[in-house]
Amino acid sequence: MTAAMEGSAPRRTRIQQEKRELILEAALEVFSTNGFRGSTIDQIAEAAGMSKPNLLYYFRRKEDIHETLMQRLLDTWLAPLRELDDIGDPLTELRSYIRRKLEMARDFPRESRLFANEILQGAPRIKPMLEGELKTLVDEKAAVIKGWMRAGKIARTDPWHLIFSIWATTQHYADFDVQVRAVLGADRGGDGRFEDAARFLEQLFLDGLKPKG
Amino acid sequence: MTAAMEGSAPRRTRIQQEKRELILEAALEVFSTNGFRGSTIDQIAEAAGMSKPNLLYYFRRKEDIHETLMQRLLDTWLAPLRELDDIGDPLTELRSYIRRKLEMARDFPRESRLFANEILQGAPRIKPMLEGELKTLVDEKAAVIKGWMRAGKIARTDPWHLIFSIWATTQHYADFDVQVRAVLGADRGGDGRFEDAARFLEQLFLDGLKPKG
DNA sequence: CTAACGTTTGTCCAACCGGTCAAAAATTTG
DNA sequence: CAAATTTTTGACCGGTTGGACAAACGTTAG
Repeated sequence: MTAAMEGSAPRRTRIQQEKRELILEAALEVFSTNGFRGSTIDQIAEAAGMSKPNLLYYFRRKEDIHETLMQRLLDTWLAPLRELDDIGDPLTELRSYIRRKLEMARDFPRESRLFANEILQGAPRIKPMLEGELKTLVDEKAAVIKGWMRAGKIARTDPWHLIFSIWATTQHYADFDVQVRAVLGADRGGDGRFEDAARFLEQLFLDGLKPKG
Repeated sequence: MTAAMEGSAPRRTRIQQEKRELILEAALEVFSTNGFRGSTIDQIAEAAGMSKPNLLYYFRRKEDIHETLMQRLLDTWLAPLRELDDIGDPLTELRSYIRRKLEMARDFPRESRLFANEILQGAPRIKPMLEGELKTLVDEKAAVIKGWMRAGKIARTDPWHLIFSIWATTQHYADFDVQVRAVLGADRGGDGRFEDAARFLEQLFLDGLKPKG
């Protein structure tokens, strides 16, 4: 392996790129179900179809895999919030944000669980990013929402807690999937549960629970 | 130690009861922050102020501690839902359920995280209970809520997903506490965040986001 | 007092785990 | 082809972890 220049991405062969992808995919599976400390390099190596020393040739330390995974994750994970924009109708904008977040919980549950695992244990590896990048982004979007409130387009509430509640309700369907399935039972716990959730959440966020009248 | 009779609770000395409590308290602290596999018996023993072999005298296996903790947890954890009753005014009843759940997230965050950890990893040790006891309880309360809807006391929605959304939004403040604090920042992330959350959730669940008009 | 029982500890072990290393195998390059 | 380079593997290592065990210590009842 040729030495990489400081600060630039290391040059990699075709095989290195492919194998690294293979490892990251396997690691996502393993980390998201067992947590960082609960996962072993052997498990990841086996899931990736290679030997442990071979894996360690591509990632020198277990932490490096986790770190790489985390960095990639965060971009895609925050994309829906980044898209929340001031251009459209506020209620429509919020509704589609909720829908996108719910789709991510449906399509990328492992990513959601990986993230949840990290936060649950105190976010030891990404706390700086939460206080920096994430806070900045949320503050920015909270300002947008506040504008909507001042313009009378949506009801006045706390924009930060509004964002929290959207995160919580949507990610719940990925992170607590086992519980959701168990409670809904065999008949209602199937593929339709996400559409039911979408309908429910839309109604909740728009109208709340008070009866019409 | 005298042998316990089959099926009945083992007879225990005063010291055994006290030490077992001490261990469970320490284990709750350790398990909830490191997860099951991420926690060592040594850590728990040290937190409980005793040696590892001594701890193993009271609980023969690490799993036994976790299991005992889990069993106790579930009773207190589901208590608020059990209290949800048909007697009062529906909206008031739901509002106080949300408030109670939020208070539990504030006062028992470790219990919440322990539970979240277990579910996140596929609930390997409590799945039967989810499909049995928990499902029964939720189905029962969903029926109560459905009654309220039929009577026109609250808006018609899916009672199961309503319960999920209450769980998600309230437990979020315990499970994702680090993130909540990070995003709110030093000034708003203090003790007042639970009151802000309570106000926000009340408004969300009652009125939703549509502006009054 | 003393025998029986309950509690605590030091020592030890086998399994596991993250990571190293040198050498073999495969691939690329000239 | 042959040399250089990259990839793969088996063997190994030191540290940790869950748990066993017997001996020491403390307590209590007769």
